[in-house]
Amino acid sequence: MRDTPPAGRRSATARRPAAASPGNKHQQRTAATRRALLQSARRIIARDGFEACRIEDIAASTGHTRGAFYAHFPNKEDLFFAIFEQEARRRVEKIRTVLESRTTSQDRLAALREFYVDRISDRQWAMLLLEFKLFALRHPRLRPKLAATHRRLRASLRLESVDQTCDEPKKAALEAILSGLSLEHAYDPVRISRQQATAILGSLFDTLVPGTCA
Amino acid sequence: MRDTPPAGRRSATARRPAAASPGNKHQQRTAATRRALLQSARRIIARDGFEACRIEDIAASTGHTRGAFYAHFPNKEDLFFAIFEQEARRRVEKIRTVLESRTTSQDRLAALREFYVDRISDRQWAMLLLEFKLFALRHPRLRPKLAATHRRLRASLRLESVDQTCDEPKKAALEAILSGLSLEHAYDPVRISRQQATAILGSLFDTLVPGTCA
Amino acid sequence: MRDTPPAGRRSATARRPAAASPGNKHQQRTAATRRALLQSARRIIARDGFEACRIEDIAASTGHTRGAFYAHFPNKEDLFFAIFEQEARRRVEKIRTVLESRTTSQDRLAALREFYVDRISDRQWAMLLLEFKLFALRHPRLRPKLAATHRRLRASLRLESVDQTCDEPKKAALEAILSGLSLEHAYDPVRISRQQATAILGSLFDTLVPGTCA
Amino acid sequence: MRDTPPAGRRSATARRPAAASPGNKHQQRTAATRRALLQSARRIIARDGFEACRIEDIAASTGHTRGAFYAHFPNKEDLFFAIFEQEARRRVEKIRTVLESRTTSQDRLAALREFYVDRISDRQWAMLLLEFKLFALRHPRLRPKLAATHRRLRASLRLESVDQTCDEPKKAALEAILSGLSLEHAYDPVRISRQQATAILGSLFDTLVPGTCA
DNA sequence: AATGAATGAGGTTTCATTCAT
DNA sequence: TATGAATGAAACCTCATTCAT
Repeated sequence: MRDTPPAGRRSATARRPAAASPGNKHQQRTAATRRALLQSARRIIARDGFEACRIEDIAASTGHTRGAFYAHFPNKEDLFFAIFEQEARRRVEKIRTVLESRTTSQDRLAALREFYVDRISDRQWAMLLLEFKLFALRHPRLRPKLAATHRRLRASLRLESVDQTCDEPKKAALEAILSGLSLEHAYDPVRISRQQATAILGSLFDTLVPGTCA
Repeated sequence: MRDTPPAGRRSATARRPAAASPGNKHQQRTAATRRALLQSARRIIARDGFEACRIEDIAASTGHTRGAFYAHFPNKEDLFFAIFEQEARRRVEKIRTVLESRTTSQDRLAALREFYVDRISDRQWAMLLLEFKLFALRHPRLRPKLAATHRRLRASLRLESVDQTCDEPKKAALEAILSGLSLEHAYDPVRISRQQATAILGSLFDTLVPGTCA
Repeated sequence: MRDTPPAGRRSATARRPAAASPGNKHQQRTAATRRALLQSARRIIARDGFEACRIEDIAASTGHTRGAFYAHFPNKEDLFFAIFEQEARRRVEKIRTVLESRTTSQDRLAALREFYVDRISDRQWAMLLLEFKLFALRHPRLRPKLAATHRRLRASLRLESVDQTCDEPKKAALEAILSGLSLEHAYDPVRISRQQATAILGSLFDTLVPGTCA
Repeated sequence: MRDTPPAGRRSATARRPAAASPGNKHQQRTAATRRALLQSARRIIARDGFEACRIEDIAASTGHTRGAFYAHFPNKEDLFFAIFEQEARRRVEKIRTVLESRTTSQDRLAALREFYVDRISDRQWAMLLLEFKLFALRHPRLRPKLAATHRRLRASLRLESVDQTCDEPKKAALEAILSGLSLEHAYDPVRISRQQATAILGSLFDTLVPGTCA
């Protein structure tokens, strides 16, 4: 495909900030539709890949038609980013919450390790991350936007417990390792089972993040 | 048109076993074209992804038209597999050759480590492998075919030097780590430079393959 | 792309049973478009042949584009069958209606004869029937489907007035003769004019269907 | 397809009048190739239809490649006409020979009847004739050429035995009936068996050609 | 907000034909 | 004479997107 030249941001109708306001019945249904679309999209993009997935499939799996999709998202690409933001943020929140409940640095590191290792079970997110990276890699036009988003996310997750002992490349490596193992396990679960992946993930975490177990 | 009798009646052209015979001018040109198409395909598939890449681009980048492509490959998918086989085999041969030139088990392990770590520089192959796995994952119909190919390749690379000390899941993990790091580095080379990736790759190799450094 | 799960996952659009409900404006336009496409298709398939005719021509002659065609028919072949069913049924209804208005067996036979002979003027249908048979002949895969349709149609036209005196092969022969004469007349109207064809058709009807004139 | 605008008669290489001269080895092989191509073409065109049949299939079924085809025929269309001429002529010769061996007018008529009825067994020729007529009908540009050929053929078969009693439209009708029955029998041999077709053919011959049986 | 008909660009594939050998 | 690689013009079909309702 290669970077489709602009094509013009279209008359996006819907961008309500998804206010926490429950609103009236109408607004509630609208929000529900949007939520359903996002959920279906996650599943189907993870399953088919972003390029190959069809908007019709996403809409249909929520019981709606294409029109509903375009009432909520200006185009396929924006949906992609919406998912990315939402899901990444969700995970950041979660780990932050978990960490805040721990008191000692040791505890926090243990929690972090557990959180990391458990991500092997979240295949959907692994596939989505893969798709995002591939997409970004192949659409240079979007690199800045994506990079900014990423920076923002990482900034919001400043973890003293780790940042003292684990530099950025190592964190990147941990992400990369997780991504690689997730795909490998998905591709050939006989060759590398979840247990095995989990074990390796743990041991590599320990290798790269000093002071974990010793 | 005719009802395609099951097993395909359009016996694809181009199935000479690529005989080592240099042959006449005709055969030489044929082989050259095929080689050129494969090379272009590798580059373009790695760049754009398999689904997104266009046969026209592959052909054009060799100075030919789509028709030339179809004179050599029955369809896009078969090209994909041809590339996979060829490239995987190429790498297996290489490592085998390297290993055979080493005498002690220690030497062989060192060679293996070097070979492994160096693969971080082969971005094209990393991207192709990623594409293959994603494609296989998403097209269950092809899983058996792909799995068989994979098995064959691995069987042809029975490495005593490693097999004694490194079990299958660990080898899978090493592959997965390499794949993940390659993508991560391609995606954000600032966050993780090649040197950093190389270093991490080495250290993880040592972690997973016992007896390497000690 | 996804491995098309056997039974076709692209659930074609357009399968409302063309409810008699005039419905809203949407439905009206839909029905009108579909009707227009069918009409154009009849004309163009009869003119160019099924294999040779282009969907673009059919769509364009209704003032639409290819896309509109595919919104109404999953593919070229299905259009073909839709036409077949519709037109065949139309003719069956007509003859049935005519026959029901006659009281004596003599009258009915006369009506049948007239109906038969008049079909020489319906060149379009003659050409379509020819195309159907050739297509069926050449695509064994569709034989069962077509045969079933045919049987259904014939069953729905059980004509006591004729069935008593005219066996199946003779009816087949009458069809065949009509088809042959239609083509011959279309091919060389000088050699055999419509009047001549009509006369011959009548006389052969009398020959094959006893008790017609005597 | 529709009348492809001229496109220019190409540098037709081969048009030797297929001289009766046995010639040398070379010439003999050439003639054999041509003969083989014509034979394959008859079979495959009758099977697949002219538009749908592939030159590659024709050539392949003689053990040659496309190139051989183009060494003998300037293009697909010319092959079609070559077949038509040759086959039509062949049949004219045959009936002429048969008729010349009969002495009484009665005998000749009987021979004619037999010849006619037997043609139901020659499905290939029936299908070819059908294809010719459809093609001519759909390519007005060729009508004159085809018509002339037809006239020439008919002139060469001036049959006093019949011409006295059977006018042109009736002869056309007989052809048409044969064509129609052939197709019908091919399409649904259960509905109308060969025996039945034969019987009907005979009886219609008798109806249309007076003085046959009486 | 949602429907779904329609558009139109673009993709894969087929095949008659050409041409260097 | 014959090969077969290559061309290039279609053909069918898909799908993101628009728009009247």
